[in-house]
Amino acid sequence: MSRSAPSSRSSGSVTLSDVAKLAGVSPITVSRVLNRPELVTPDTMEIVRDAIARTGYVPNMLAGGLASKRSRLVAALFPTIASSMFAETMESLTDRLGEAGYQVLLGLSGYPAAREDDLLEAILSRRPDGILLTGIIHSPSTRQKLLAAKIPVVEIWDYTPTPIDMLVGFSHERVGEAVGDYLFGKGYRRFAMIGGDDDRAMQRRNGFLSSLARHGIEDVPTIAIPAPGTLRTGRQEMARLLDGGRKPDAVFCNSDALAQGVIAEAQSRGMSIPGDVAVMGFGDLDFAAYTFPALTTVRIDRRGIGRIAAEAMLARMEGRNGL
Amino acid sequence: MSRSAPSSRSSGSVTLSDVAKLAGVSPITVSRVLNRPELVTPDTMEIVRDAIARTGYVPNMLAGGLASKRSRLVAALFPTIASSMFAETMESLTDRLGEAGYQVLLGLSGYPAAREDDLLEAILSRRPDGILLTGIIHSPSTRQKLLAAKIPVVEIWDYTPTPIDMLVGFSHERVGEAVGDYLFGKGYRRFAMIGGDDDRAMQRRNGFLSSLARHGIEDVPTIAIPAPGTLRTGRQEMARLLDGGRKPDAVFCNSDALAQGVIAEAQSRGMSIPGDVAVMGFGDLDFAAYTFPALTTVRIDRRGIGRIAAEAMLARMEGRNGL
DNA sequence: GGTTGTTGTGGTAACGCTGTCATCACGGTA
DNA sequence: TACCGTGATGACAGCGTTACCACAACAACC
Repeated sequence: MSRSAPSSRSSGSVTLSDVAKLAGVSPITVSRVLNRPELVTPDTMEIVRDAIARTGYVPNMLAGGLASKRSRLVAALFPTIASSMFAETMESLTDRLGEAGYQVLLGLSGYPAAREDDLLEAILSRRPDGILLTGIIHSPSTRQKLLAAKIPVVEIWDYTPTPIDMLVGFSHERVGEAVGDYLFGKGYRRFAMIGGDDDRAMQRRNGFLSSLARHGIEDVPTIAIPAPGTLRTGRQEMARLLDGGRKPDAVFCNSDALAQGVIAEAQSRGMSIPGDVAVMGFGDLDFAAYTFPALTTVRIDRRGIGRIAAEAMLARMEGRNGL
Repeated sequence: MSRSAPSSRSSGSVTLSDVAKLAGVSPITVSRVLNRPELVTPDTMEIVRDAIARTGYVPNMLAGGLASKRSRLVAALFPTIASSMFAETMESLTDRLGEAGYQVLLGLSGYPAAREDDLLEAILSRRPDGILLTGIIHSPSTRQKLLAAKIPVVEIWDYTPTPIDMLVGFSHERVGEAVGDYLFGKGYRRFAMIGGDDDRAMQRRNGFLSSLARHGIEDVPTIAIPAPGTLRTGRQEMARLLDGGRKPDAVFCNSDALAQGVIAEAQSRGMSIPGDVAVMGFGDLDFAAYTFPALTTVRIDRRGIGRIAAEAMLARMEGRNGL
């Protein structure tokens, strides 16, 4: 029963050649059955398929990627996925790319993106066919590595006129302005803001404040807390605000989790929402409208961003024109 | 300036040999500087490090993995990461494995795990050094593929006396029983349950019902909705329950999102929580205690599961004994 | 001074696959 | 009959790295 002794380095698992031998064809034909079936006659295909099934062959994409220079891997860097903001974007990205035969490697860069550079180095060594980054602020070394890698890059969740390559996002400053205009238009006059301290949160703050300044409102307490904001910190900061003698009639929170905390604190003090104080959230809970009281929030198409980013990247990877 | 023409297949990017040539050493020495620095003299190391920096060399783990049979990749399969339950487990897993030099490939199998088998096939072709699966229910074909792959497998978020390999989780049936006992002990007698229809949710339901049955309570309306449950569906189902003439004094929800929906519906009808109706959640919001009114819930150490799973897998992958 | 480690380095041959080009069989055309 | 084009298959080499073993230099021992 013993076969010719395999090399000492062989893994012992079934290879393309084993399948080829069993099917009575050359290895390259087996490869074509798997990757370019249109080049093979139906008869050959059936024989090979049968041999694959009988051997339990599992392709080795490390070898395939090395030979073809296509890893069919896409890397996605997010600060965190514990917030449903990024988690849903990641999900729709993974779904869409999965349909096209790509898999997604998750990199968590943290807040602030301290590890982004090291992480990128590790990720590039896997030779991904594309990279997705959250945000537009990257270190010079990160930018340089990305350019040197010569692969499609999609930046998401922010806006800049000068992306590295492709961009799917929106302007956080404009969101802040829109919220300021909206709340002012509703008749509110005593504002406060509670938000994270990351780049995008600060941009929303800037937009919010400049909108209010245009309407003649200058004295707006703003609280910056370390990202990511949670219900707990929202509640704490609202307590501090109220204990400090501030009586805002509208609070803009930089995430819906913070907003829920603010509401909880206000309610526990017997304040009515939005009668005594209006609370505005930002984008991370799709069920804001179903809470009681309903939470006004800025709706972001989180899955849409992932889907569009995936399409843009696929277009580029498959030689079409991209975004 | 022109160098000797590279082969038409070469990618043109910097390789280990290029670095070796520049440093005046053999390729294998460069490899050792990167992977086994303890085998190289400080002098050689410095020369090589310098050459690496000057060339901008990025290792190719496809080639390295092929040669060494170690991909330094771990795959993790979750039904979804849009719930903070699995997202946090995924985060702590990624963090811990990242420290040890491994990266994590995310696979989303969906509810129910329809795609698990195909996904696994695609994932195994990347030759991961380990696999993490959510839950203990897998198709025979999945089990067989996992065993054939001969790599460490960790199943999480559930309990069975017969795991495929290693297991980090807890019994959902026992959770259900504990909730039943707890609520009965608090004096509640008219129960209802709203939960997802996935395996684990059903186990919690069974435990809950059998506990109540032991206490002589039989007529418990239970509503199963497609996973994952959301605040919206929780609110809808609570409305149906109340409109149907049921007046439960305690509702066990199979997720905290559902629980929040139930609370919202009750409050919008002027009911007090927990005066008119007590609401019990399950494990996905770590800030349940900070909502108003505070939500009673079953606390699960989501990050702990990821961390322990990572440790167990590392132990096995690095030749230690595992769990 | 010969033998025995020990330490650092290198040569060679894989790892399992695919790009490239060659070959072969076949039918249609001149 | 000779020629050509087309479609299916195969031979060969190479992708960039690491395992394995060999070897040289040097120190330590009796």
